[in-house]
Order: sequence, then C-alpha cells, then structure tokens
Amino acid sequence: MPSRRADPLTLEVVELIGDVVARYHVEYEQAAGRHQLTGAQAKVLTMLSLEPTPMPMRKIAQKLRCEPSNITGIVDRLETRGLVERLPDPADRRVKLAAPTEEGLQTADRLRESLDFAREPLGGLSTAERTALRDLLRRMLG
Amino acid sequence: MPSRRADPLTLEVVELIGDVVARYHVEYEQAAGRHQLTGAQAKVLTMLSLEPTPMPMRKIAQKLRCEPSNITGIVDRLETRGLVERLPDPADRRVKLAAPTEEGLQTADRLRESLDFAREPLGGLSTAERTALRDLLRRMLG
DNA sequence: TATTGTTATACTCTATAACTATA
DNA sequence: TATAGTTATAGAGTATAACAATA
Repeated sequence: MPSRRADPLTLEVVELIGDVVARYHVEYEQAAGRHQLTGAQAKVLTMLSLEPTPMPMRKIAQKLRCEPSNITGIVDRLETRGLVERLPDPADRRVKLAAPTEEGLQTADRLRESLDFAREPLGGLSTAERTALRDLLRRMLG
Repeated sequence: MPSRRADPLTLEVVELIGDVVARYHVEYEQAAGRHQLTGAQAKVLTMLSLEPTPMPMRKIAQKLRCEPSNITGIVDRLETRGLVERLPDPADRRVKLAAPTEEGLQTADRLRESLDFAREPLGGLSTAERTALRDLLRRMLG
C-alpha cells in the first residue's frame, strides 16, 4: 500500500467528508440523546429494528466491528429499558438471539424520524443534485 | 422543527452518508491506532498541528464540542508521550496554551499520510467527478 | 476441542460538580 | 465576582483474557 501525497482536490474532498462526518456524528448523538440513548445503544437498536429476524449476539458484534463482550453490556442496558429482549436459539443452545420489543421498534422509528440530518443539509439541494450526489457516493463506496 | 418523512431519494442519500461516516470512522481509528493514538488523541493532535499558534485548552474543547475537563486528560496523555506541550500564556496567567512538539508535528504528518480514506475510495472517481462531489458537499455544508 | 456468550479487568472518553489560581 | 484549568467522580464504550455451557 503506497503512501503518497494526494492532490489538492482530493485533499479538499477528504476534508469536506471529514466535516460531513463530524456533523453527522453530532446530530446522531443528539438524536439518540433525545430518546435517552447513547450512540452505541442507538446503533444496536436501529440495526435490530431493521433485521427481519432476531440476531445472535456474535453477529451484532461483527456488524458493529467490535468485540462480542461489548455487546453484552449494550444489550443489557437496552434490555433493562425494555427496548430489546434476549431469546433462546432453538437450533443452538449456546446462542442468544437479540430482538427489539414492540416499544423498541417504536423508539427506533421515532429515532429515525428525528434524525434531522435526513432533511436539513440536503434541503438546499435540488432533486438533480441529490441524484448526482447519490451516484457519486455509490461509486465512492462501490 | 417539523418532523415529516423524507422522500426515498433523500433517504437513500442519508443512508449512503451513513455508510461513508461508518467507513471513515473505522479508517480513522485504524490510522490513529497505527500510531498508538486513540481517535480523540489523534483529533487533538491534528488540530494543534494545523494551528499557526498554541491554543488555549478551553478553545480546544470548544472546537471539539466537549467539556474542557476532558481536554485535560487527553493533553495529559499526549504530553506524557512527548507529542504536545503546555506553555504559559504571557497575557493571562490562568491560561495554558497547548502546542505540538517537533515529534508531535511529525506524528501528525504521518497520521495524515496514512489516512487511506484520502486515496482509496476516491481513487475510482475522475477529476470531474471529484470536482462535482466537492461542490455538492460544499453546498450541503452551507 | 471449538464456539457462544458472559464475566473480570483495565483504559479511555464523556459530562458534572467542586476546587485553585488567577483576572 | 467571573474565568481558565484542573481534579474528583460516575457512567459508558472498548479490548483482552478467562470462564461456563454447549457443540
């Protein structure tokens, strides 16, 4: 992996992405806080709310790219608040499946709606510009 | 602040931005880790390395949007490693100014160079596309 | 033996409140 | 009194290692 200097244009784009990241982060934490959730708790709850079926603890850790032992505590706190529950896996008694409760699903919905980042900064862009941005981001991540 | 559903295009852009944010974060932490720094330490060191003059502790906190008491510990750790030093402010004896050492500046430089996010994901984009992305991000950030 | 989830431990980050030394 | 930085404290996230139950 060669380490060379990027051109000024690339550097500026990287800096702008850094700004977007910083802003997104602040807004995400604020949105989570409005529901008495930390960022990590909001991430786990959101992920579980988008899954069609309950998810093993280990898989949550893989998706979040962290150690499985961390998920124990995060799910503990979500479970204490009645937003998530642990279910046994009939196929493997070692596994515990985490699933959002009805209240957890509602909280996840409200969380999504309160993410102002969805509207505010994109509000100034036309449909054509948003389409262009979408395509560029897709290619970037592709 | 009205809470309404965003259109599908906006939602997709927001999701893509979320992906970029997640990826940026992982890469930033990894780059920091390669230099035995945490993300917060890397942020402070980078900020100080870009400032023309030493910065009061309080101003660092404002820029990072956190409490001043946090900066004490972060600068403590950077200072222990010889990457940052605290200087007195001749104009106000209450103030302590933080400044990167020579080694701190070198570490900050290497950190920037090792931020793969600068090259890899943007490598697939042409100059015209990078320009378009820059303009869209600029408009997004207002 | 290997794997899943948990526990125990240690470190860092974070906010809050109280303290100190200046202003 | 007000402000800058620190300290003390508590909660949360993180990685590592060791453990019990199960495969």
